[in-house]
Parts: sequence; C-alpha cells; structure tokens
Amino acid sequence: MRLNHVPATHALVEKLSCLFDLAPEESAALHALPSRLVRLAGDEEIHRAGDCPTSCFVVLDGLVCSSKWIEDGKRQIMSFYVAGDLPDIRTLHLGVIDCDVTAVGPCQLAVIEHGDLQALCDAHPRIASALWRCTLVVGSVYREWIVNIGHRSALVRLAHLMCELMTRLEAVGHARDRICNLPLTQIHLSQATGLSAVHVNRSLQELRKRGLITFGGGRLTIPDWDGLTRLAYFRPDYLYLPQARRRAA
Amino acid sequence: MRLNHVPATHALVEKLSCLFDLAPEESAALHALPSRLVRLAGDEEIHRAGDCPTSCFVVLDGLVCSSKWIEDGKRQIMSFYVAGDLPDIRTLHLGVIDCDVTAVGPCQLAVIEHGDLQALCDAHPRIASALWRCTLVVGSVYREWIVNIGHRSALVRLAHLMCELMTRLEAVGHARDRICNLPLTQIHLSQATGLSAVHVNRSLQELRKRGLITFGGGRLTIPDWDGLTRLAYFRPDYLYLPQARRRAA
DNA sequence: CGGGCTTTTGATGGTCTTCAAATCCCGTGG
DNA sequence: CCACGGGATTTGAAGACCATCAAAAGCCCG
Repeated sequence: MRLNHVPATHALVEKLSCLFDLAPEESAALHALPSRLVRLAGDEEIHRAGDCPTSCFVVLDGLVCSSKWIEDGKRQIMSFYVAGDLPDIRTLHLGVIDCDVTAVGPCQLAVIEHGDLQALCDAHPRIASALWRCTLVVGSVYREWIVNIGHRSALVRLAHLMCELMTRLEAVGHARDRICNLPLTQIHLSQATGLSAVHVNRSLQELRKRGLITFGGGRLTIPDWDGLTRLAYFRPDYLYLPQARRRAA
Repeated sequence: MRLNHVPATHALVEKLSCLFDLAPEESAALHALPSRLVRLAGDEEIHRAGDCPTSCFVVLDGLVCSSKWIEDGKRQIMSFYVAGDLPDIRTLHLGVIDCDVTAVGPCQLAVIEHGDLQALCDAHPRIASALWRCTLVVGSVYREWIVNIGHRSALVRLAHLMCELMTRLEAVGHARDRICNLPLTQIHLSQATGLSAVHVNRSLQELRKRGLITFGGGRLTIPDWDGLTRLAYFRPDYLYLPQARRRAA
C-alpha cells in the first residue's frame, strides 16, 4: 500500500507512447500521476460484480480476468488482461462494475485513484482519447470472442485463444520465441471458451498430438505457429496492435 | 444526402441528456453539429470490414447490426443497434473497422463527419466523456452476449436476446406494452445466437407454446414478461440504462 | 401466377456434456 | 522422509443437445 510513483507511470507511458507521440507536458503529467503498488496471489478477487470502485489499476505483471457467475453455478470468463492493460478503466465512467475482476496467477498492479485519473484526462485530452481508444480495443476483442464462442469448434476455439494470448504477450515483451508463462488451468480455459473441462482436456490432447502446442505447468509453447494460426483462422487485426516500438522494446 | 441539422442533433441531445445535464453551450454545440440524413432499405451494407470510414452515424430509426463473416461462409452477428445508438463511433479512434455494419430493416441514419465530431469532443470534454461512456455500455453488452452464447441453452439464449431487445427499444420509446417492431428473420436470430436456423425455429416454437412470446412478420410481443425474464435469467443491469427521463419521454 | 425467401417438419448423426472414478501433482505436516 | 490431502488432469461410458441434410409448405411481391 506504500505510495510509489514509478510503476503506473512507466507502464502507462509505455502503453500510450505506442499510440501517439507524447508531448513533454503529457509525459510530465504521467510521471506525476500518483499510484500505489499492489501484489496479489493467484485467484485473488480484485472487484466483485456490483462494486463501485473508486480507483483503477494497470496490470504490471501477471494475468487478470473478468468473469461472471452464471445462474447454474458456472462461470464465464469474458476476457483476459496482460501487462499494460487497464481492466477496470470503464469504472471511471460507469460507476458500478457488472462483473468480477480476478487475478488468475500472482499479479502486480499499480492502482490509481479515479480522481487523479480524471484530473489527468481533463488536463490532457489526448491522453483521454488514448485511454478511450484502449477501451475500444478491448471491445474489439469481445467481438472476436463472440465469434469464437458462437461459431467455432472446440479445437479451433482453444487454438484461437492460445494464438490471441501469445500474440498479446509478445506485444508487451512477455513472450519470446512463441513461449510464455500462462498460469491457466484447464478449468480456466473451459470457463473462457464455454466448453466443459473434460472436453477442453481432450481438445488439448489433440492439439498436442498434432504438435501444435505444449501446455502445462503454467507455461505455453507453440512450436508450430503457422499450423496453429491456420487451424484457428487467427487474424490479429482485431487486436489493433501498434506496429511501431514493438520490436524495439 | 441533403444537409439537415435537425436529426442528429435531436437524437444526440436526447441520448446525452439522459447521461448528464447539458450546459447551454453544450446544447448549442450539439445543435450546430452538421449532419445529413440517410435512408436505407433492409440488408443494405453501411460499412464493410476493412473500411476506414470518415464519418459516424446515429441510428434515428430502424435496426442496425454489426457482424463478421466466418471462414466457413457463416456469419456471426455481434450486436444490434437501435434508435439513438452510435454503431460506428469507434471508428473515430480506431480508423479501420473490423466488422461489417448493416441495416437489418429499413433504417434512417444521421451521418456526422469525423472532423465535426472530433471538433465537438475537443471543445466539450463532457460530451466526449459521455460518448466514451456510450462505447463502454456497448462493451458491457458484448460481455453479456459472451455469457449468453457461451453458457446458455438455445431456449434461454433466444429468450435473453428477446428480453434485451425489448428493454432497449422500450428505453428509447420504440416499444410499448411489450410490443415492438423487430424486422429480424429467424436466420438473423441464428446468426446472432450461434445456433442453426432449424434449431432457432424449434426453440421459437417452444417459446410460443409456453405463451412467452409472439414473433413473426417483423413484430415481437412478450405477453408474459415475468415468465420470459425468469426463463432467461434476464437482469437489465448490464445495459446501464439511465433511469431518469425514460418515463417522461 | 410464378419465383425466391422464409418458415416449418422429419430423420440422422456428430459434437459436446455429464457423471464417475482413477491418476497425477505438489505442497503440507506428521 | 514419507504419508496425506486437495486440486488438476486424465480416462471411460452414456446420452443430450444441437447441427446437418433434405424437402415441403407458406408467404410476399413482382
């Protein structure tokens, strides 16, 4: 809970400078943004549906997800968030949050008070625009998930999710050579894809048998990237990844 | 294609005044916003995936949807838009659009150039915030669709969609007494729910047999609202409908 | 009246779910 | 060091739900 101006600043500058050239005063404002560092163990709840948070956070490290509990005791995961993402920035404008937000594995977050973030947006419209844009990209990912869950078979659905996560982790430098840490259980995967855990298990075996992935122990490897993307019909356009700076990092 | 300052203005003032009290200068700015009226027949394409639109539009009347064509020639509808909605406002910040936007039935739209909308946002941050909020609500609807498609049975899935559309149409005064015009075919419903058209047909019959809905000929009636919402586990929270002003209209 | 789209019906089969139990894995405590 | 326990993974078998294929019937509009 100690005050620490470094973490959020760094992650946000990193993120926003991919979207547009930060002016000196914008950089300065970001550096002045107060934030506090929070560490969480796996499966810790950050927000519960119905909460009215008064702060937002940036994921510095680890994996976060948003989910809803369904009427029959099942859970649907709606999205994952990786380093640099702002999972709950919408609470700045919506107030009540309509889903749970949970740390999947051990996480490091930088928490920013709504007031500070709002002041930043008021003073720097281009930063506000960039944050707006971030929420629009998240919306685009939702759309792709609707496609994935609505129309694709279990095998393809899982393959697509693997492609997405690997691509997003690579984009922020958390994956290299198609290898990344991914603290997901097969149960998480079943909740994210709308499949039963048993069927996820069998589909994963099939993907492994085809030599497309290695997955287990919190680690994902994709030895045959072309094969997996072809199977998954994966086109990364919907992620709206900034091309610049990616390789430089 | 004629210039007409009335339509977009009126719809936007209507929409935004639900979210916050418009200051006189904000009202004035909205009234000064140039827009042109466009009428479309059913099934007319507004944007195609990959386009880079230079304008946005407000739905004045009718139904619009966004959709993607899947690899095997099928189509997934990701969302519907009713009067007052801004289906493509994200193009203001994202540039390329990643899905098709199509008129479902006959529509009336008010088109606004990106430049004019951007100028409005620059000059009036509270309007920009309100528009941002609108895109966040759309995101919330996406999340609920992921839940719906991912975890609910065909019958419940359709029931939920009916509840959502009726609620949204009522909120903008386009439904009364649980009756509304809804120019959807069963094929549209199948594309929106990820079900086969045949199964949609059978599920609709079941809903009718239970006395929950009447649907056909472009018209939806829900004689047993409580029964339908109970079946669908429908909780309208995720729509973030403004309570005020609704009844007054 | 005819053509095209939508809706409806029937029959079959595949994908995925559910239930149940065994195995594995890993951290904990005796 | 090993026994224990709980969660995760794996396997098997049965059946539900939904997709697919095919074709008939209904409907609207030219």
